[in-house]
Amino acid sequence: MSDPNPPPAAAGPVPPSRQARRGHGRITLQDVAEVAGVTSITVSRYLRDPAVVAADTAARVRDALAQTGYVPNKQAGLLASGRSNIVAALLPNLSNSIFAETAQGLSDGLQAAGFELLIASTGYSLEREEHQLRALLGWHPAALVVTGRRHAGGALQLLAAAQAAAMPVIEIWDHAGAERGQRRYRHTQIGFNHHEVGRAMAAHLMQAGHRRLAYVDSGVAEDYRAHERGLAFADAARAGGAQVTVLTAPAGDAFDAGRQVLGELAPGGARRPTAAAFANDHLACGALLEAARRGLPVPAQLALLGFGDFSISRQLSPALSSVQLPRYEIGRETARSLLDALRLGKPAVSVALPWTLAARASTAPA
Amino acid sequence: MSDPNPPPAAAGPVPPSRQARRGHGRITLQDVAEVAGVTSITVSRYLRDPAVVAADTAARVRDALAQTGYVPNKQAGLLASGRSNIVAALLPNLSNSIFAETAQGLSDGLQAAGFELLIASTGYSLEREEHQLRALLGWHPAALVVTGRRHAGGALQLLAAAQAAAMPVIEIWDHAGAERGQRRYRHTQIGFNHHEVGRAMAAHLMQAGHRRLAYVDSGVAEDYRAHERGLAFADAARAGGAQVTVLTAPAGDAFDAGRQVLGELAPGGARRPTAAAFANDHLACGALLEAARRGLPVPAQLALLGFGDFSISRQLSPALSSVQLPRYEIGRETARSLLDALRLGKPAVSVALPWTLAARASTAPA
DNA sequence: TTGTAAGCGTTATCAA
DNA sequence: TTGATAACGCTTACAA
Repeated sequence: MSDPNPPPAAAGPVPPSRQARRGHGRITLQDVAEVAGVTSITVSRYLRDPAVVAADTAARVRDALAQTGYVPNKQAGLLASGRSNIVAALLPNLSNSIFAETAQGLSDGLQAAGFELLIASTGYSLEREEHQLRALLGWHPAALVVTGRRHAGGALQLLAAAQAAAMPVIEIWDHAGAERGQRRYRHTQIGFNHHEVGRAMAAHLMQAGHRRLAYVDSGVAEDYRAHERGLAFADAARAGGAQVTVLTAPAGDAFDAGRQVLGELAPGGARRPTAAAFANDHLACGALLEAARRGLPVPAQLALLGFGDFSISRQLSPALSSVQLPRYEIGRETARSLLDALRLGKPAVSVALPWTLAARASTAPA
Repeated sequence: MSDPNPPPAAAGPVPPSRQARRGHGRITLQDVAEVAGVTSITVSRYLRDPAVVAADTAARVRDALAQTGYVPNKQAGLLASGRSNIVAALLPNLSNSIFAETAQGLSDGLQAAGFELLIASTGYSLEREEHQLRALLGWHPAALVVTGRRHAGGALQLLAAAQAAAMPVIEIWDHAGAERGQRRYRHTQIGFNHHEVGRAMAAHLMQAGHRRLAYVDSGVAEDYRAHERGLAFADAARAGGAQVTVLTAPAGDAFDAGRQVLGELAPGGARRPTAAAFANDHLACGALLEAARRGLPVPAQLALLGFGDFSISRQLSPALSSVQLPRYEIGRETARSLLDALRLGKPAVSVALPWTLAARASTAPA
């Protein structure tokens, strides 16, 4: 099966009359118009809605378009119309399937409506977020999507200004109540409450009978959502009469980090935790695999609970209990909300999306 | 896509004199200039290179910039300059860490040089690739990066036209020799040769003493690179006197697919393969886990070899042998090559990047 | 149904 | 060192 599609005679873009232009000799509306024997505005109209030009004109324009291989210049179009069909999104990263799925949801929803998605990643750094935000704003997007509710000072200003200029701004992957003081703006949030999740994780382990718990926090210092879950986990555990230790995973490969952390969880002694919750599934899987290697029975000696429900998690044995997140739905719902705001003028409203704790063998009660 | 309700134009942070403009009341160079008491071109110059304006002018402009919160309009800038600092890239997907790392490499290399990266994903579909390519070209990028050397007819035309217009085009993740016939354009390729990898995979298993081999191909019909590796694997195996079976993994979750496939590899019988190579590590891991579940000893009864060396692979036991790929380097090298082409005018040249077969326990000889 | 004129916000070019 | 003016390629507004 070699190249099934031999390129048809690409009769090199037809370069019409105009020669010495400042531009790069690309085919413009003007060029197409000359070929079709009309003016550029007619071609422009045909492109927007073929029905508004006369049938025979339309035919000529269609031919000219095909003949020239015209590609509209978005810079010019957006500049002239003053409105942009760009939605800019800032995510911590894309290599992680978590945010990649959210990006996919956004893309699916927006593309169908003719909007373009411009994505930048921050690597969890607030500083980079501010920098990227500034760069994205240069495209003059119609709306803004940022991750989480914590931003650098400069970013906050930019967001506030955007908001003030009637640009919809949505914070995703979080859904928190109002915070006291400091805030001079209030954005729409589409996500879930990390405190709730942290509490639910603790409750799940306590229901399975555990009274000595550990939370293994993310090694990414800026992942405040993981820290929040940890705080809520610890609070709920203590409120329920359990002991809690909070550890921080080392940086680097998350599986390796999880393995290392197991060393701190596993050593004998009466005060050793009997159950551990993790900031993400990779850490938990690392610990699970290391426990298997050491012959430490899970969940009998140590119950393990992840977060994120990555695809590997239910494949291991024992299968890892984890929190299933509306990864894709966050993106999809955000797109929906944005489209309502941009086209119908409905102000975007905050939405708490559902998550579930999938109880599997790694936390099964004795 | 009609837009009956354009977003209401609200006043930006510091709305200077000019009122009834067609635009959206955003701060422009003009506005900054008025505040600074100069003309817009001076501000523009300051932005390009602060050293070319007088020191006291520079100070006034700097203040005005800060005071107004000016954000340059990229549409206008790119349109006026005629040159774009955009590199457009088309990748099969981003949720897969494979291509996400390549994207990261591209981004790292380009951003440092002041270029913007515009990414679109094709979902392995040539049709979507063509569509996305058309959309990306609308931004009039300075260069184009596409994945692989197979493209739909229309896409080939677009690429040829781009090339003809002196736009650098690089095909990544592949590095094949010239193909017979049909091709009237030749793009730069930065990647590795999938035939070589396929042959090496077969050689590795044969060196470990196996004579009945299987290749488990990707369930993604459009992943021709996986198919190519399979063909080369089979050829090399037969040339080496081994038997080969080629299976195709079912669609859906790759771990599950790998588990399912094991059912076809495992049943007893004298002609059962003793070693299997997979189109990717997720499939191989699924098979590895399923073998463990069934008590089928790996590699004693069945050796398993993956492709891609995903982070989970070396964590399992036995650790999965796999092919380590220059994921990040492909992006980085492509960026380097593009920068040379765009700034120094050096034509981009094809590069075969090194890969290695990491031999681990899952293919250890008896 | 089609065309003319003006303008979007920036940069290139040339002049002062 | 700074400014005036004309592009860049398209769309809006209005006229025919």
